[in-house]
Amino acid sequence: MSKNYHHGSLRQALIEAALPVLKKKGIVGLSLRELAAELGVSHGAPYRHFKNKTALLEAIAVTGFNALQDICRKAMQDFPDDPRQQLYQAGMDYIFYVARNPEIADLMFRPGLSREESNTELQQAVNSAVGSLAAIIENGKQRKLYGDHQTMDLVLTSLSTVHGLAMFIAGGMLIDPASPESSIEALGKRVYNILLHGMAGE
Amino acid sequence: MSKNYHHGSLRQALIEAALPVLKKKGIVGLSLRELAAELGVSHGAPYRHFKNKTALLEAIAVTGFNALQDICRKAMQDFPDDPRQQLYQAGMDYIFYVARNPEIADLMFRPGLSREESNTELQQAVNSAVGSLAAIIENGKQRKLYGDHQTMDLVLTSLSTVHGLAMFIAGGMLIDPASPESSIEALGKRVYNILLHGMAGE
DNA sequence: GTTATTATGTAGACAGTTACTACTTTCTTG
DNA sequence: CAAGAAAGTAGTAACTGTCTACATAATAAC
Repeated sequence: MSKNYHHGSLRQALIEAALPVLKKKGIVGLSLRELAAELGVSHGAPYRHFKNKTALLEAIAVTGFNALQDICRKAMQDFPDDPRQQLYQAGMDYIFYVARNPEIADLMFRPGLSREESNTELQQAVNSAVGSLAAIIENGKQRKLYGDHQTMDLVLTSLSTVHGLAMFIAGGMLIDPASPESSIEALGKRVYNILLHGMAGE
Repeated sequence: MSKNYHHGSLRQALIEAALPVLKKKGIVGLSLRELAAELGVSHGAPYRHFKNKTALLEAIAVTGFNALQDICRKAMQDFPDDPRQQLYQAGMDYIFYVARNPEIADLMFRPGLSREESNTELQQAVNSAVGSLAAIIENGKQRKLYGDHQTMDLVLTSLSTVHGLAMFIAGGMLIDPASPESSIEALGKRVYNILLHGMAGE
């Protein structure tokens, strides 16, 4: 019997099913068996797609980096002639993405997840996303927008700032998490302004 | 028998014993039973000090925020008349702290850990640490170093940037983790310069 | 089209884990 | 020094990760 002995897309289904669980119960509370049951599949099935629980978490992190890359690319398409707007737009889109999916962002920049063998797929996703951000910075550099700072330094600074800000907003640690979108946008604009023109007086 | 039926400081011992395990095996690989065995104590003992595994992780996060607060206070003491040096020093000290203890920093800004009941002790540690950083910023504001930006915006921006940079260095995601201290310091200096004077050319 | 091969899912088992409960020992303090 | 709180022990139920052997389905080769 079993019209669908094969699930068809169990890998993707596992990733999607894990998200609400992570949001509600965190990494510790996530169980592969529970996911399997929820998807109506035997408890061993997930191991056909993920070597272990950590591998699933890393796969989720990959989706986050892919999203970051998409966001950067879209920003470049939307403002092909305005690298500063590219950067601002990408930053704000990323902040809203993290606000909507904090559990994904939580897994992205984390030394303590694998730490054993380096996950090539994850490393590659990181590199691609960073590359897209670097392209935005390079666009600006070609127009002499960023002084003589090194591209990598600018990438590091902007990515750190945006990701950190996004995590603070998502985690509600420093900011009222009930902030309306408009106030998040206002905060983003102020931080972007500081980032661009410096903490020191203008 | 049992000269030491009571361990004496099991809570602290658990926190310390957890660190190398976290560094080696990550959150998923940490087990309270293993810690108990390692400390020569029964498997139920840890639950006298921590409601569950997550509570232990949060306690470790608290130590991280306490360290951040100490770093800020020390910087203020060391350079009582130079708020910019206070900020730079605190930032670099924090970066080296994270490089030495990535597994602690990994637990600090994490929306997905508790997410159920808010941990008061953790929240308080966050507030204290942020307060110390805000004091450094305020010192600078009183000397008109930071234009008319809001203190909270400056705190958010600098903390995000420094923490993000520290995590990247600790995780070796964007930078060669084998970088000697000197090159980490050089990188920190460049990023601090960008943060202070802006990505845009000076 | 039948047949090998590979991908995917199942069933069972084992060791290890969380977290609870009831009990014992030690420390503290009135 | 006695009473009560704090800390540790022992046992256990339910669950989890992960392995292995097996079954089924999809694919590709012939």
